Amino acid sequence: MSEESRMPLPLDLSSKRRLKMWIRLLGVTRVVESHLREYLRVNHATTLPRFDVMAALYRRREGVTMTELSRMLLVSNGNATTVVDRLESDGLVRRTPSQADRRTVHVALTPEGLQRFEGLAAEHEREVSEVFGGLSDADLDQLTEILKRMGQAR
Amino acid sequence: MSEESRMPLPLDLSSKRRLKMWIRLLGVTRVVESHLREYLRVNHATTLPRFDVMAALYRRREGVTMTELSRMLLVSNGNATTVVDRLESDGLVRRTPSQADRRTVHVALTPEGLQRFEGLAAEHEREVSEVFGGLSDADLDQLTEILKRMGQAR
DNA sequence: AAGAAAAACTTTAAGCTTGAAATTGTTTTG
DNA sequence: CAAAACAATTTCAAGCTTAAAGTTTTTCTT
Repeated sequence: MSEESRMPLPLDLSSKRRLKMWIRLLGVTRVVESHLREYLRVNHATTLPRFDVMAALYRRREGVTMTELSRMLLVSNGNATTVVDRLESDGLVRRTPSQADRRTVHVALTPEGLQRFEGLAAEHEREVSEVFGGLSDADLDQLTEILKRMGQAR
Repeated sequence: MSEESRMPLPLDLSSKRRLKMWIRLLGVTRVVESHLREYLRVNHATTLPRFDVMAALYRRREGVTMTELSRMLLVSNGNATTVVDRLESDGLVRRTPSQADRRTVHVALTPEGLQRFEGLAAEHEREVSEVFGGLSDADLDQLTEILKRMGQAR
């Protein structure tokens, strides 16, 4: 709510603790991410960005515009373009020009893309679950709760 | 301890919960990371990889080898090479061939690099602290605890 | 000590990523 | 309605990232 304080906050003990937490968070995320990349590369000859695009298109089966896609994935629009280019040339994704607005393009999985993703997704879920196998249900609850709060705070 | 179960685990409810948690975790990390990238770019005309390298060299003031550096940062050795190349050509970092082992190179901050980093680090800490300002001390404790556990589990 | 294996680092090719500029199309506004 | 503003997408240049191949040096093995 408050729109105050663009002033630099003073550095204190808690700022040090937050920094350490962030470094730890980043470390864990990177390790897991690179494990998943490796997994996709070795076992499925694909990459995380490709997987992410396919997952977004799977969630929105009817198709999305390029702008929607790049917002869903938190990547630049130029980036979305190149990943979709490659998936398209592999026949996993299809671009359809919109009739209503000739600036926009709809992107959707092809039947082949859909089938491919369904296999991939199951394996991916298994792998993620294994990576985080050490976490109890209570951990999961706490973590989810805190992450939600972080997400809101921006 | 247990070296069992290379068998694919069955998918169950908790695997779905772990997956959701991971997606959330990745989302939060990406948002924060891109915020920090933007911050470094706009206010300090630098990038996160450069910052990371300088931070690692600041922690090990006496200098490190290229291999140590790439392990500290969880990046490939080739990647370390190119980032160090650029920092070196900007005069922020110096390579010194080792006398003991002519294969290895020691990398360290130059006096200019050190000075530059000290300014950067303070601002960076402030920024991180602000981003996570919404977290209570209790949140921080819980999160740190869980992240530690994740880090051990690998 | 000679040859094989290992280690440290760089180079290379391919793909990812970004912000900014360019292109094409739509909407607003004077 | 013409011009300006805005919007969706692609292109571009630069930098990041990786795995794999290549170079040079050291260590191990016999």
